[in-house]
Amino acid sequence: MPLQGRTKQDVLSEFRCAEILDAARGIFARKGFEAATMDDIAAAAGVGKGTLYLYYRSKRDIYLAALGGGLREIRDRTQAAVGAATTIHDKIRAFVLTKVHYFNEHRDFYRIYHAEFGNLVTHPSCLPDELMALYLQQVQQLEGALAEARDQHLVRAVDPGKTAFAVFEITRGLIIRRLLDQSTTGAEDDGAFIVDLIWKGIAQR
Amino acid sequence: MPLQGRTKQDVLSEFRCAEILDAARGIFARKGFEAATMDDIAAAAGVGKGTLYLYYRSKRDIYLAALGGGLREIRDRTQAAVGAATTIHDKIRAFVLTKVHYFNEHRDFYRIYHAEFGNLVTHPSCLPDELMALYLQQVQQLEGALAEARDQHLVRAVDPGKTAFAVFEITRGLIIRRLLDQSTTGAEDDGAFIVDLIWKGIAQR
DNA sequence: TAGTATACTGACTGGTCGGTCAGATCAATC
DNA sequence: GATTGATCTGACCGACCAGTCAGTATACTA
Repeated sequence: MPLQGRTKQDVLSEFRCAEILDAARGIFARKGFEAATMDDIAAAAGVGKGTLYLYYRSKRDIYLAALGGGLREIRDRTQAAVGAATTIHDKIRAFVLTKVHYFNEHRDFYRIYHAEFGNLVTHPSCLPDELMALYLQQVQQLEGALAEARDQHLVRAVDPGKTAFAVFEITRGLIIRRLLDQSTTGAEDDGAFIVDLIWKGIAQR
Repeated sequence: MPLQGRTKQDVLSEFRCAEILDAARGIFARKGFEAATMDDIAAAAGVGKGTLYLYYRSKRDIYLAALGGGLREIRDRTQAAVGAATTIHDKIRAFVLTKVHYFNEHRDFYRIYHAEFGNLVTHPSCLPDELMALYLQQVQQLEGALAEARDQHLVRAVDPGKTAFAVFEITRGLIIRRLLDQSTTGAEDDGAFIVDLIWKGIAQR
């Protein structure tokens, strides 16, 4: 019984948590944090409002869990993809495409992610350090790769921090543009455009 | 008396409106739309809460007025600066620098602007058409200039819409980065970095 | 000075929503 | 079928806040 933890409780608990988070992501994505109500989330999850408080301490708790889960996943995917690529050109490509694809598959999450980090400037300090770190880690790996490439004269002598951030932001921007225009072109094309523009922008010669 | 309108009332009204908008910008910038209260704004403006409703119909009305005023100003400045520049390189430069400077001077406005248009994806339809148009006009002028330059083979055959949006987003990103890091470098340097990166990215050859 | 119009105020209202908790329901065990 | 404990529920509470309006203050006129 204690072989792999208390199955009954744990399995149920995990299932409910996932169910609640999934419902919450949909509601937060559609309405934003403030306008989303606990009644909405409870209804979407198909449970009573009180049940939410058996699994999460507050509305904010649910929100942070929904945000953190996706952040961890995209951080891991990006690290894996960038790590697997060998040349700096392919690393940039991997960075951009991983994001474009992930957000294409998880639009609900993207809306939350975007609303939150879009508002970093407005409300700087209200996120836990762990989530801020996850956010910043996304750019840092690319920054490291760019610094290395610059030192080896594989690219021009650009500021790696600014350049990594620029790639990050163009990617973000084109994802938004697609969501606004309901995408004239495919995700692949947008990715290729960014890689091409940046590569020409930083290449030697 | 009716020579240039009812002076007494109009002058007072205009003064109060400006006073309220100014206070509102500060509050909205610090707290965001939802968390800002009418009591906050009234206190900051040094008037009673009821007075706010003599000049604006609702909280949202104040917010839209604060947003629209700044948007019109930055649209006009950008159009003037880009229009005055002759070469495409200088147009890009004018576009970027106008924004970086304007936002550097009007940080309160930037926070509101950014929170609002950052959230476009999340809440697409809740802005009046006029403000959406103002927002989009910013990019369109640059887009037109880029299309022309491409047709004259002054730059590579890039998609002008995507490229204009990319410039727009990198600019946005670096402004945010400066606000987060409390700016390692000056506004001029950031502007120069963007122009350089993009120019190399789209130049012929 | 009385009368009137204009500008302003802040206590109050109605509605909303996060969070609580007394009790219902279900499952397992004897 | 009775007992117990774990799970779930939704009516309720208190805090909060946009918007209102009866009343005050100020300025202007006769």
